[in-house]
Amino acid sequence: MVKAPYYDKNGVKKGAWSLEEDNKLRAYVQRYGYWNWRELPKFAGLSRCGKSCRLRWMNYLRPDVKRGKYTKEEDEKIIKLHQELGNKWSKIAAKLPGRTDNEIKNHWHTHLKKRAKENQVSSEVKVHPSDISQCETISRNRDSEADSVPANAPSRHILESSPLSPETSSSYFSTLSSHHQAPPPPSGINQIAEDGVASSETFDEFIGDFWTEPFVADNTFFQNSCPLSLLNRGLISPCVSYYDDDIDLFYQVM
DNA sequence: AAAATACTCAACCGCTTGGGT
DNA sequence: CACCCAAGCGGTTGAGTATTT
Repeated sequence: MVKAPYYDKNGVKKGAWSLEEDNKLRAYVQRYGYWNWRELPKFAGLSRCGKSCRLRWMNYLRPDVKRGKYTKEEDEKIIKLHQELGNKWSKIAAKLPGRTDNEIKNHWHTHLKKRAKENQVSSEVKVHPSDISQCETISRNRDSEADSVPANAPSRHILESSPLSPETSSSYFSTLSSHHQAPPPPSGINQIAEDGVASSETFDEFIGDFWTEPFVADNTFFQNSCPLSLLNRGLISPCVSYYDDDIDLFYQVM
């Protein structure tokens, strides 16, 4: 279904992701966060470009990504949002917890576009001219709602594009915290059991040697160069605290 | 049963945006 | 103000799978 893996002329791997790569990326991001996507693959032991890693994480590995069939409600919501927002897939995705922009975009083109067209045709037949002005009023109200976002609202990165957007973050953190009820697994990698991508068995197997075998080379690099020094200097602390201190802060705010 | 066609979706590519200097 | 760079976004591609002929 996906392009077969291959290496480009720069030695960067492209195409389908292997389970091992998924595990490496997942483990790294869950441990350290994504402090810099461009540099991340080096430290995570991946021969991918940062862009590819980011995409894989956002669309597939993120713990809060909901997979599987769309419900009727989701379909209708997407159609409605698409009427309002157009092809602003990331904005639409922000209103559908657990769904990614890429997934919604695909779903739209394969399922919903046709249906929306049919709906439009049938509604055009049904809609009485006097109804149009009402629709316009509603539409204007929606616009003004959108415009009424406070000037001091968080930046675009948080509002639109954060993997922990307001609607998804609560479930994400609650999932994390629910795991904290049980004896915490080592190194804060506690999301895998719920993740359909890798079975707990395969991950246990993987995690057993994660910090030793596959990473030996990378760990050496890791220890000798940037991350630890960055950590010591506090340069990448946001992502470390992301899973520890910031969760406490998050709960305090809640 | 085989070939053709349609469907699906992960991944890539190029452009835009926004922050930093 | 101009430039650079990382991140994000949306369009497109391509290959596996399902369905039809």
